Amino acid sequence: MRKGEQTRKHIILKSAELFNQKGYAGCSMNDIMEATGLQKGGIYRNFKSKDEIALEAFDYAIDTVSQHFSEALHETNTVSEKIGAFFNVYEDVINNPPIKGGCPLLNTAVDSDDTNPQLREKALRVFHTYLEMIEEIIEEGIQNGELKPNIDTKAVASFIVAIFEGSIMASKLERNNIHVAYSKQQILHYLSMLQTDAYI
Amino acid sequence: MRKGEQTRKHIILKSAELFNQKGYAGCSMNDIMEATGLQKGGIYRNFKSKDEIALEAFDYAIDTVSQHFSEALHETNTVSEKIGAFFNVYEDVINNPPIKGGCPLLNTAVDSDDTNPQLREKALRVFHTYLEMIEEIIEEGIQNGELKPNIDTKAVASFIVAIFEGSIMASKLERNNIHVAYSKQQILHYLSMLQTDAYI
DNA sequence: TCACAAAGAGACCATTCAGTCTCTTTTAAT
DNA sequence: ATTAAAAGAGACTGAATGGTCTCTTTGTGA
Repeated sequence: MRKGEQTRKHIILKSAELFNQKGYAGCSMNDIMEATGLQKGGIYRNFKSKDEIALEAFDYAIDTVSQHFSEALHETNTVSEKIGAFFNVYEDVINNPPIKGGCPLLNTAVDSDDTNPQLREKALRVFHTYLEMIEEIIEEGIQNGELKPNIDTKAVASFIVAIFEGSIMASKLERNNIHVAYSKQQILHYLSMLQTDAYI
Repeated sequence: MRKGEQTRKHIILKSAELFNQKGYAGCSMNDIMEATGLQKGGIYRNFKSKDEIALEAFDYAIDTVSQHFSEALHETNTVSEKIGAFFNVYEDVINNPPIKGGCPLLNTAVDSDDTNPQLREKALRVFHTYLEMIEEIIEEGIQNGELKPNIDTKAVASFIVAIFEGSIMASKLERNNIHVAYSKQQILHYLSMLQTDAYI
């Protein structure tokens, strides 16, 4: 790997954490210089603007989280196991988040929805991806007889994503993992009520 | 009312909307000058720093939302009606939010949790207030026989606040009220399953 | 209506901002 | 070891930042 490419990745990695903690406006090029140990020249040789860094950093942050999701989903079978797996990724969001600063979708959505169209667009795509993943899990559960057939898939998927992001917000704010744990427990309880009799 | 006090309130009102949309770092004194139609002198006569404005603006934003909650809760009787009332306040978050920019608790929590200790502290207090409100509603429901007695009150309250904030985030991001509606529908469905037989 | 206090305008300040450019150093292929 | 290209340092720019201060205008109680 070329030296430049290494540096590029290093900048992305460090600034992904920074942007995820401080937001776009709250993170300066100086912050990035400090975090990477590089001067202006080293950074602007690899990126043409702060915007470009932020956009790539968001992609990287999402990739990182997605990898954690993939691993967590390994060898899960039931719908409850799969939904539970998502929460497990953030079960220690305070001390061991998949990426520093918490959930990049949540942070970027709130940060950008009224201010940064490009970032918002990216967050929106990720949101839809997450929705679709959950929808598929639910549909699969219906089809294999695990869940009752009269479920409003889209509504339940939206519900689950909302709970997920909301509980991360709560835990981050209070610096206490309990809210993610509570939400996991409650949504699993809810899902158990949507199971067919054969699965109870 | 003294002229100065009027101006103070005007500044708070306008900057509450700005901070709620753009965040603390994303909102400049220049933005506030434009929004209020005042020059530096007029603003700094009434406030000693941007920080002071932001803190008071947050209080104002929360007060505004709280008033909407109070109104919505008027003449509600059952637990479902009360919880539904909270969601009703944000049912048209896209075109008719209680305050421009969406939920100030959500926005401020995400904006400040890693950056602004004073704002975080304020958001944290509001979060606890909300939790307590929901806990009381649930406990009341248990006591009057509406809800089953074996409910983990704290867990359900945390769950409801998470859903509430998460669904607002989703609707704001997608600019579509449907996610708040979905979450309201689903949480009411869940609550109906926690009702005693007498209430079904 | 007067007089004084309150309110606000806006020039000004140091600092920080994102971004540019040149010149030096490092890398890597030969 | 040589050399050309790639990478990076860091001084510099102009604009924007939060904040100050003085001077003028406006409001208001007597």
